[in-house]
Amino acid sequence: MENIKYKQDSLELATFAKALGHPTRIEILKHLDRACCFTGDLVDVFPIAQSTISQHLKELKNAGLIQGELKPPKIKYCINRENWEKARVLFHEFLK
Amino acid sequence: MENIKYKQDSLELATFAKALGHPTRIEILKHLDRACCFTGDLVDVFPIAQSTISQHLKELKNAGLIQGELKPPKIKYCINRENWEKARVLFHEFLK
DNA sequence: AAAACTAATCGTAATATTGCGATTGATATA
DNA sequence: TATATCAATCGCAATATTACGATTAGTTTT
Repeated sequence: MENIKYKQDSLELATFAKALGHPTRIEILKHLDRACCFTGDLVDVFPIAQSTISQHLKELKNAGLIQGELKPPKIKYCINRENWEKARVLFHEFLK
Repeated sequence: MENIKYKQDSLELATFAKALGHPTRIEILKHLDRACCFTGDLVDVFPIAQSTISQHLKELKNAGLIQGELKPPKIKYCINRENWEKARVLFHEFLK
């Protein structure tokens, strides 16, 4: 997958899509889209382990869809609006 | 993942997103969006094995994004417009 | 300084994905 | 009928994903 030359747009779209490719991450994003929240809030909402939530957050962060702001001793997660818009445009262009 | 109760929309969106989560599948879909084509056409375009192309087509078909029409001895693949529209609406609602 | 709290990371296991070459099955042509 | 063509499937290997409990790291509070 790394040795093939893909178009930049295809790569970015696939990266966003991959991050969206799990229902837990979709629902995490729906939560964050309504309001920023702490990891603990999500752990209370979903019936899965804290470490698993943390992994999903890490993937969403790596894809650029969310960002974490330190509010010691917690971390407040929010949608990364800049990349959210980027994703919106890419999906819109692709699916039109 | 199967024993958790997800919202139907989240599941459908994640299924579409997962299918879009690979750059080769994105580019296959871009091709098909321009015009239906045969497996062989795609094999000529991408520097990957025929069996691998076939697997990607299978995943796109399982996700409902494409469909195959028998034109012996070939198979003509096209975008499944009904589900494409479904995906368009789901992504649009989600990313708005 | 010690205890409590939050969230990331580690280690592990089970499963899924990605990719290949080889084979198979189905249809068309010689 | 034999052969050629096309595309799916098989078998395999390497890697990635998903999930968990346990541990760690960083802050805060006592």
